[in-house]
Amino acid sequence: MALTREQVVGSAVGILTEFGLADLSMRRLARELEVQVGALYWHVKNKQDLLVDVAARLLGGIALPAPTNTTSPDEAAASRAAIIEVATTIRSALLPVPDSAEVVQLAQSMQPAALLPLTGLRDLLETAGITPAHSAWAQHLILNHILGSVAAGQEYAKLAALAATDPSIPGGPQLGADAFAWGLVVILDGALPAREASNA
Amino acid sequence: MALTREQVVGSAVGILTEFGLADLSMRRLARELEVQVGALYWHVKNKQDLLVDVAARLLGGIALPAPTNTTSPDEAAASRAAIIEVATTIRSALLPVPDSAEVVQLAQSMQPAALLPLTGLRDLLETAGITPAHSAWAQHLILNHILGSVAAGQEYAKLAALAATDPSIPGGPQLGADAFAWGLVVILDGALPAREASNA
DNA sequence: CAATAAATTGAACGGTGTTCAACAACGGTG
DNA sequence: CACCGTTGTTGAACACCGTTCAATTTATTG
Repeated sequence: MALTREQVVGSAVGILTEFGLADLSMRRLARELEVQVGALYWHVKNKQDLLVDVAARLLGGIALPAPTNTTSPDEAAASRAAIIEVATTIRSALLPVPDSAEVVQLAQSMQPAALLPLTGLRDLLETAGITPAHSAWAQHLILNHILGSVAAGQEYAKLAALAATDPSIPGGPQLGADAFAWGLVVILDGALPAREASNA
Repeated sequence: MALTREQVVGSAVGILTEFGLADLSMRRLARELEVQVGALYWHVKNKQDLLVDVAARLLGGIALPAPTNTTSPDEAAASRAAIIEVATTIRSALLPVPDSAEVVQLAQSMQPAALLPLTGLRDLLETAGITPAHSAWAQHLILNHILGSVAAGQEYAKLAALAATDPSIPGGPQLGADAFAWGLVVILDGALPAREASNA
């Protein structure tokens, strides 16, 4: 049976999850699939192209609440909660995959359309009351917060794992879920129109 | 005259600024300095070590307002303005240097102490009224916003330069400045105690 | 001047992404 | 069945990369 692009991407996700981005080389990937390197380049244009698909698969399994068109106060409040839930879900999905923040950032800069859950986030922001002119900015703000939090969490995990063998390494304070939630609330409080906000 | 670490770092900054991170290899750096590759490793432990210094130099020329200890309402307001100014200055310093966001992020994860302006930012946040428990989180939030904005702006510049066949629009960075300022205000509005807030 | 320390060389090691002619397997058609 | 074009794979090569290290030069100090 011939190799599939899905198999290539799946194997890449596996190596990334288990060993990190440094070990995700085309040769390593080929060895994993019991194939020569050149065969991969029939299914994939280049490594960046592959990583875009890897990022898309990392974010692919995230469920998005269906957006509503009417903007009532109740809808806005519900959307606010949905935003927090989606952002937290994305963070949780990326956290166990080493270097996932790097991969997602690369994919997002190369093919923004490939990351569907993020455009859904933007829809949620608009139903929550943000003007369309600002929703894209807010989406980027939240995404940067997510990726920063993921990267920091993985860096902490790496140092903690390294400190297990070498006790000389201090290991800074964990920037964990509480810091992430705090930042999310800060962004939403600052970006969403308060009850009596006068200016647009 | 013998080579200096400062010369090595300076040349690295030059290559990064002019050609980007992809072209900043140890061999390229050695050629630039008219030296063999091995010589670099007498002045620098490895490439990451070098990049930390590169990031430090990129942020090194940023002036920091002297923090004050007393926390009066006027001081808080002044600090708020100072935060915006420092953040904007950092962004402006990084924007013209390709891949600078990547380099700073790497340096910050490897040696947080090497990036002095950022700790100064944290001091400003505390004098602006943020509790010490939250100031580190807010600092990360702002830094992620800065680096995200820089990366996005450079990606846009790259695409604009790639569309050289079209004499359409040359001015690009201005567009990102609005989004950056907006995000900064959002973060500060959400993180700093509002004017009418009753609880501390 | 001699001896010691500071730098630099030149070459190698094992890796990387990417390309490409040649070759094998397959599906459909005459 | 035999042919053929498409699809897929091989094996080898190209041009790089970061890093190490014995040998060697250069500079400084006693």
